Amino acid sequence: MHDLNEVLRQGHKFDEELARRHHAGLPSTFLSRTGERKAALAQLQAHQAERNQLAAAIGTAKRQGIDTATFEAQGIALRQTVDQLTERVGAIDAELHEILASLPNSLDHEVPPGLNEASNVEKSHSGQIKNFAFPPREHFELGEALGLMDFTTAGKIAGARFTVLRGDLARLERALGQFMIDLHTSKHGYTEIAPPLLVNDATLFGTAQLPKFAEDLFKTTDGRWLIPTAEVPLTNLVSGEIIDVAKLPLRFTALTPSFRSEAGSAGRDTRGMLRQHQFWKVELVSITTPDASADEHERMTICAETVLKELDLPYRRMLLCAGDTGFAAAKTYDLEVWLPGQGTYREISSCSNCHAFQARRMNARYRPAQTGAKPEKPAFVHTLNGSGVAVGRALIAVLENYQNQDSVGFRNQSGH
RNA sequence: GGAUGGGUGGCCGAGCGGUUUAAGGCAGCGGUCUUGAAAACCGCCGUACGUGAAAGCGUACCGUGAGUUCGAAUCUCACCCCAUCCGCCA
Repeated sequence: MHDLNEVLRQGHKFDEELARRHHAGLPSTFLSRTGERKAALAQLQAHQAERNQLAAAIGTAKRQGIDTATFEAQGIALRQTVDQLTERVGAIDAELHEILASLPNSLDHEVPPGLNEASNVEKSHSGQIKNFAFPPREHFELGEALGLMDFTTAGKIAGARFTVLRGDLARLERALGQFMIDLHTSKHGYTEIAPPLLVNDATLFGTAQLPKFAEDLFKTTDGRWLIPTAEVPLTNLVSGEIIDVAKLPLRFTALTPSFRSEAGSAGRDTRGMLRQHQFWKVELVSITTPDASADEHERMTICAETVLKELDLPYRRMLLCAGDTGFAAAKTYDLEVWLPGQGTYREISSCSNCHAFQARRMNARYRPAQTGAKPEKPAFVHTLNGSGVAVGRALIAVLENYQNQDSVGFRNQSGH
């Protein structure tokens, strides 16, 4: 969410910013409506001041036993005016808030132009792509051949886009998740969190899944929502807070399931467990000051990359272009892992710096270090999130990259 | 799900229709005193918006939202959350 005063201050520059995202820009009435609001608010406050004075005068008069009937008649008239103005200001506020809440974040100046993923820029790559002496198979072929990955039974008990894993494959998925979260807590300084997997409207508004992306989510019968990523509860841990600057950065991680309706992706990746309604993911979230967030973004991406390096999986780091960068993000790196079965790179992690965009929606602030006589004003934190990494996709990558002619052989330090 | 009691500034806590501009305390900041510190004393000490060069002035906010009233932290209703007990439950 953008700050109204900042939007007004930037004027045309703000529309140019939105244009980088191929967004139409602010509605033509926006400026005039803010003007109306300002005028109505000034009037409202003047009348409220009058009302407060009148009420105080009536109180004094009553104590002195003076008749207050004419004062009270004035008060009734005043109340009608105040009510009308309150309604008018409230209506304009709601309108402006709705517009502001629907605008995507401004992009970092480093984000390259482009409409879609074709314009993303490779920043680095790592690991050796194996030459197989046989045509490498896709993960679902391997999994089904092993008898440990079962889409038929999953379809029977849940439907499409679910998987039943059995035996060693169920265990391997669990081991991968545990390995990742242990790495981030013991080596990378993240605090493990076990968050709620169901959250309320305000929480999803805070990280900007609501109001625009409700169709991507599952809603419960009591009005809550299943989290589409642990980014949602982890980032909202600091919603409404004013954090002492000495406590920053805060680094949180969690191993949780993620639930996505995949409403817009009918027909895409329908085979296998690449795109599921439910998948495990290790999430990384950092809360920092504005001056530290760019470095934190690099650090976080390296933390995610370390997972792939430890698993010895080939991957590349992509800087997303303007058209591919998500609604809340100012700048995003995707990590794409090599899948020999598909013969292509696929996203396995996405690390974003959201600047103050989510912080403003959540009202999450920090108190800067005091320099003068008075305490500094609270300022919005910067929030960052990244997958470290998607466990289901890591399982796929391990299967495909470690396959042999007639089996799968994989072993890492954790002994699996 | 039922019953009862609660939600007030960074924290504790008073206030239950009009001198509340939210008492008092703790913590924090500035100062006096001191070689320095502590103690004591004095002052400052929430957030947002509007206005102003600034000091300041104004408005809103006492869990959230509606309502009653000339006037609401205070009264009414609904909801949310917390505590305790009962019921149910992994």
